[in-house]
Amino acid sequence: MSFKQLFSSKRRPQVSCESCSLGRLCIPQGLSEHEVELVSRIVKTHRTLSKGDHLYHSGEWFHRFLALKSGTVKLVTVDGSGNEYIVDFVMPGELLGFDGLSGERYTCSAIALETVSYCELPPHQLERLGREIPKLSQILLQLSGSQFQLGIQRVILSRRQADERLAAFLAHLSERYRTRGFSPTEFRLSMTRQDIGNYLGLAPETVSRLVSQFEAAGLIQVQGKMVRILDLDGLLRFCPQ
Amino acid sequence: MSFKQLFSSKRRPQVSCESCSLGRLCIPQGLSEHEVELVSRIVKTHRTLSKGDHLYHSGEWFHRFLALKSGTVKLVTVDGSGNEYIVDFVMPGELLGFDGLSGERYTCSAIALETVSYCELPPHQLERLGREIPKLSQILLQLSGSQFQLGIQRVILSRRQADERLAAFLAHLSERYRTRGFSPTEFRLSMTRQDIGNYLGLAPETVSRLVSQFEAAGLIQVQGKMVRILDLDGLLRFCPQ
DNA sequence: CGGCCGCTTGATGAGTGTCAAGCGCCGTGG
DNA sequence: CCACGGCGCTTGACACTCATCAAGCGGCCG
Repeated sequence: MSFKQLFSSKRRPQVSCESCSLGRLCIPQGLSEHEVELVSRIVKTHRTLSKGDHLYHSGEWFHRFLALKSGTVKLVTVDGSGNEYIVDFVMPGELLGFDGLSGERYTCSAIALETVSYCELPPHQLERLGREIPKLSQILLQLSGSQFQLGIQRVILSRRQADERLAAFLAHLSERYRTRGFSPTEFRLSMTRQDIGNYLGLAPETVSRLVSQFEAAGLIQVQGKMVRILDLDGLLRFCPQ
Repeated sequence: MSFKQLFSSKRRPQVSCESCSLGRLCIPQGLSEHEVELVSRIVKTHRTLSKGDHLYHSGEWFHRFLALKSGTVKLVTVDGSGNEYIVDFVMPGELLGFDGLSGERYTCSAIALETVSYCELPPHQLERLGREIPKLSQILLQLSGSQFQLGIQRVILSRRQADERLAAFLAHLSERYRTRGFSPTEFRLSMTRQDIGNYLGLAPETVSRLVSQFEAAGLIQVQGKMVRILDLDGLLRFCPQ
């Protein structure tokens, strides 16, 4: 641990969930003020990492949940042949670590796509606190259930045509930015075309072609990583459901 | 409720988890005898349904977990256009209802593929009991985490070639029958080729062709729904990882 | 300013979906 | 018990989507 980190943890011995703007997305949703304070006490100092850094590694012992405060993270798993599979992109207010829940170790690596900051939640203390705050166990179970829902959405998506997948991906991103108070029509893609392709089960070339195609159709406007959505309804018309 | 069911629930006011042969697969894993008894008390009379019956419907209120005792169930979700997507096949000892966890309603329908019997677990009582038995909350969270793992496995599978997918599917089935004390080399497929195709993201024709291909290669032997695995290692050589 | 990596666009082919037709098994009803 | 009907399964022919290979461009970071 660097001197700077020591210093910082001395000045900020605990993170305040009460003042965190992401409360309603993160764990505190539905907890009373007092309960949030109790949770706040077991949250470890929040850290910062740079693009490309690992928040945790696949195979490492599952020893913490992470609550993302800023930046974007990709969740990657690797098969025996070394092929990488992007399982999810994680945005501020969302929890990381569910891939460690079923066994003793993480099955994915969490990698920062840009500078990220996050809080740490030790599962054992969370569990212990859950006995005092039943609602907390419930929230945790519910969040875990949402991960299952995401899996179902992926199943549906993986059966659709390439253009529908990309449209749904962009619409989903837009929606997530909106709920976080950012512009839903203009944002930066923090992942590469290859990452998008990997996530959607498409070759990066296909993603590139479709982006150009959407642009030609007047649905979006693209300059490198910046995206402007011109016709969200048009995009949504592509999407399943 | 029929007279027969009334009668049966009188003779068997509660199901005994203690005597259930699936204990080590189901919830009781890792609980003490006394704890299992407490769980046993909130388990509702176990029911029986026939092929094609719904254990629960998509959109229905999430009011119970189900523990499958015998038979096979398919978990199906439907998109806005009416397309069906098989999310999972559930085997004895496994829990159903995780798709209701994140919201208030089930997002899938659970449909019996053959005669099934199952137990019912009210989530509220399970939750309440979780305060007395912390280990129970932990197990539930862990089981929910396993669902996430299954999702990851599906992601990996969906990126592989058709033959690898089918090989992995058969090998997985074999493994699951083995852990349940059935023959891992000879079993009946309780789902149609169409169901398998839907689950694997393949056309039923493709499944049929691959089955024939595997048979020609001497890996399996098939007669309608009955499968005999002749060369499990050969099948596993197809599988990712 | 230079090099590298990521992005774009084109040409081609493989894998698998789709359409079509025939078979056979199973359950039903006469 | 047998005949019939239907549905699920199999196999073939063809089309189409998308991956792959290849080459050139451009932006970002060192």
